[in-house]
Amino acid sequence: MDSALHLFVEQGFHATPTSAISKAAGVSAGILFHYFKTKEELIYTLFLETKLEFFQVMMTGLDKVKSPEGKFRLIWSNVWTYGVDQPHKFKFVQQIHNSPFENKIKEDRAILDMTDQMIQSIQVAIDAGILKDVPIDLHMNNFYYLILGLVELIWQKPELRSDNAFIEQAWECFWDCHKT
Amino acid sequence: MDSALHLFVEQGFHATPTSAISKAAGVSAGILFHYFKTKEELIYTLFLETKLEFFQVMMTGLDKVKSPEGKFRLIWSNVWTYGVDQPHKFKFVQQIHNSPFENKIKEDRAILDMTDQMIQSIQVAIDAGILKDVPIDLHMNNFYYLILGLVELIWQKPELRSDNAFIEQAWECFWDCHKT
DNA sequence: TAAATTGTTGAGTGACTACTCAATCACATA
DNA sequence: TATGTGATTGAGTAGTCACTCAACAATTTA
Repeated sequence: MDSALHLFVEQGFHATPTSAISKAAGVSAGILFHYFKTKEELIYTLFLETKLEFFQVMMTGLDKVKSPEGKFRLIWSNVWTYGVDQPHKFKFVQQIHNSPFENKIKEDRAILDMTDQMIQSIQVAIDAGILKDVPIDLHMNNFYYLILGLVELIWQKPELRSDNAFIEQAWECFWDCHKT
Repeated sequence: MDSALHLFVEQGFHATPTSAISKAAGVSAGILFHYFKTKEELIYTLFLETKLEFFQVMMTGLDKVKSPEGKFRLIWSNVWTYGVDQPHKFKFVQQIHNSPFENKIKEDRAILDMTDQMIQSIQVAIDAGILKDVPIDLHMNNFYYLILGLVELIWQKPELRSDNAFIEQAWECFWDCHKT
């Protein structure tokens, strides 16, 4: 799975032959089809696992923070840290986004639950007058894409990762976008 | 080229056989290789054309606006409108972003000029105290990704396109993110 | 009009792909 | 030890792909 993830991110699924995956993993060509009926099933499984992990990391430690701003800051921080530290996994999730797989995935129970959780948190913060009273979808998209931009920037300039002044600036942009 | 664009966006480059492109275009299989040495050259050419058009649309009418906020509002508006009206072209540009092609493209003169223009506009606005004094890269990424999020949202809910109240809200989020 | 140039065709080619299957192997249980 | 069950192998198969090329058509130039 690890070999597959790396190859998929570097070359795309269709450009990655199953033979390359088995070779990189040091196993025979046939064994992939013992565990997965088709290549597509492998991709799908890998994506599901990765996206679940992503959501779990995103929510880590959330119950220990009380203030709404603190919660959003934690999620923001969880996500960009994950993106920076696990570039392959992060890119893979992003790669599937907007592909035919994305629609299948949305039907997965665990992921639907996580999304609901997110929507509710935002709604509470809007009702409390902390976040702008704009459609939740807009908040969600702004939320996700601003972090995506930050992650890509740190990929390009890794020294920014530990530049606290910069991280504060990035947070300020992010928060100004959402807050009332 | 039009057939290729549509197929690439719907299935990805590698999943799109050249035979499918020629079939969709109503021409013979061989003719593609009369105009392009390889499939890769076709993709590259298509990408260059599309990205150039994108940048041009982005800057349309800019000289007729004086205020910095007006300029940014116009660019913002140009880009999301283009994204909403030309989803295939927009997706295609996005699809190449983060792929091996992206690096080649950056060397193209016309595109470098456009990027410079953008950087300078932002710098001027920072110096004038209109935009936050944060790294230009951060502004650029926030700029691009916030619009990307907006475009995807309108793809999902086309009725938002002509919902002026919504557009104003989206602009407010965008502008709060950038302004001092 | 004749010749030269360029545009277009589509069957053909060799390389590569996802996937199969008969055979072997590793290990658990009795 | 004997037997059964799943794990693993890798050569093989049928199909697909990017790309070629000899032939023909259309257009330009002399």
